[in-house]
Amino acid sequence: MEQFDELFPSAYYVDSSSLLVPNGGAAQEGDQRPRARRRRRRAARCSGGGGGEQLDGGGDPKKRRLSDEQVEMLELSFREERKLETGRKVHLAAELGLDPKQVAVWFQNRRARHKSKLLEEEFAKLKQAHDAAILHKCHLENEVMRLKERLVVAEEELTRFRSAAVSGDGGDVMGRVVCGGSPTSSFSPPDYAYADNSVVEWLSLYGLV
DNA sequence: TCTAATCTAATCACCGGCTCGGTGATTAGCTCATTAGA
Repeated sequence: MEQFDELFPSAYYVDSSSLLVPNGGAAQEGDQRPRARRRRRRAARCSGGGGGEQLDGGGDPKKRRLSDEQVEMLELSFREERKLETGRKVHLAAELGLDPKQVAVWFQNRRARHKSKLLEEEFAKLKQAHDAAILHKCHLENEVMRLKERLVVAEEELTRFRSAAVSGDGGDVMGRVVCGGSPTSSFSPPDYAYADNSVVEWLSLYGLV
């Protein structure tokens, strides 16, 4: 068996196109299907002038679409129950004038495509949530930057106030502070005349005034 | 336990309507798919 695999390593056949399949599903390791057989089949169909029809039990190479009525009935049945028991399959097939195999295949495809659609919807929802989260993060970062800038301004002002208080010269800080105490008395808090109340809020927030 | 039926996932190939998507059909399954009935 191993020798056979070495001679016909179809299981290890890697086709670059396998990386481009829908949903990216076939790119997984160990999922390189033996496509050589399919290629042989296709080649036989193309070159055989009908010889290919003998493959797969002589199936009709022409595909016929199911009628709207048939599809509607199948859809109804699918909505009722996505799995198909034998009895239901036979009954449906007889009712629709189809081969039971066709009904089974229709259900298989319908399940696969339904799942694929659900996955797409789920992906869209997750992407939307992700985008919203990114936007929110940007807003938060902007807010943090703004707050940091205000903090720097507040700290600069505080430094100026402290140096003015230490010097005790009653000097005008930013031209808006009037020292109420006498030069010889102990320091008393200056009387502030802020244009921007937000600075006071920040100072009080940090217990500085 | 064996076996037939059935499943999923991937893919092919046709067809209608404008280059590609929808859909019916086929194939493999690998420490060899799972499941259900005899």
